Amino acid sequence: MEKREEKKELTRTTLKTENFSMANSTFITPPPPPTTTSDIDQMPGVFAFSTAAPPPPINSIFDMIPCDIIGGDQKAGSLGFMDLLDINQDFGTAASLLDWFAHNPIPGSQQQQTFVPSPAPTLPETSEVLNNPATPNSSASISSSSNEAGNDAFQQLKTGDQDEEQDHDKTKKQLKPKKKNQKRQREPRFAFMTQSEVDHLDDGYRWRKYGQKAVKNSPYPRSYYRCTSAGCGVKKRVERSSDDPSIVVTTYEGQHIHPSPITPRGSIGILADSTGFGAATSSFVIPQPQYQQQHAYMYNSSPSSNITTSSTSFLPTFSFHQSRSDTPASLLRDHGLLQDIVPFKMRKEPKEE
DNA sequence: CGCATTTGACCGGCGC
DNA sequence: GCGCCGGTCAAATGCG
Repeated sequence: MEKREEKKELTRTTLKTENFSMANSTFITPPPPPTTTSDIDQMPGVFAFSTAAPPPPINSIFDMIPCDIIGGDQKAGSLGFMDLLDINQDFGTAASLLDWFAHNPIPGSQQQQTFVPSPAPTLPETSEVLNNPATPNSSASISSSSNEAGNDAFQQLKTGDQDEEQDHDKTKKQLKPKKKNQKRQREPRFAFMTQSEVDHLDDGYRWRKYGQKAVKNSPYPRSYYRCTSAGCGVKKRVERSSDDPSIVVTTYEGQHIHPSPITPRGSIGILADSTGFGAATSSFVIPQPQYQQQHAYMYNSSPSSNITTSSTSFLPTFSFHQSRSDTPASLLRDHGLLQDIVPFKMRKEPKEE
């Protein structure tokens, strides 16, 4: 009873995102990571893009948070971010992560990711990917983690997990007697942090908000969205960091089974292949719709900071163009990108608090 | 009127 | 077993 009341109270906590002023669109300084440098080094799948690109336009929808914030997942932990960051995987290196990526199309997304599939060492069990989409001046990091779902989740994803998903949705209240001892398998997730004034970033897909919950230890609520496309069970969670309100953590779950309703203009390598794999290009997709453009700028030396803040552009994409057969990491290295991609924290920079 | 959002209630997993 | 909590449902409400 009283508990209920309490809950209600919590649930009622509302966030007025609109209150965040554009004025403070400065690049943030991520909270100190909880891990040691070496920890980070071993952190499966955490790597960052760091570029010397010019600062992003103030009016860009958001600024990506530097990867080291990932180390600060602690705070995110309160946001359920730990969950998101289950980084206890055995991604020993960024390379393995890349390999992993190459073998595991991440949920959703029409964007193209030109990673080269290579013999995957140890496939991460599942797929929680944390990524800080990069912006011109920011860095991006991706982390991955696992849970019991393991590869199965991916298998599902590639095959018929939609069914599962739908089934899941439908059975919820009506036919709740779901397989009891079968743990609900989590969809692969992909998350990233961004610095933004708005919570719900437009990524080119249509989302319907279906819930909002107060987050423990955080004054900010978490919003739940579902892709409105019929049959597409992709979900998205959006929450604001309690430590730094300017940081928005977006988590995608699932894989879009349809192209983005909003096609980014002139997109660089946009793939309509919903499977996530461009057969001919060995590319795979990461659920990050428009961000690609920004990223492209990064490597384009074309300081066209015309990153539209409009609803159609934001999600980052890592444009790693490589030939094939080498490990992504080495390729990156070969192409002189590694330093850009696995810069600071990931590489043994002494970390201080 | 149709669609999106809000929000209280409900459910299931998990830790104690 | 109980309580907490994350996640979801669905009725009510808002909006174009």
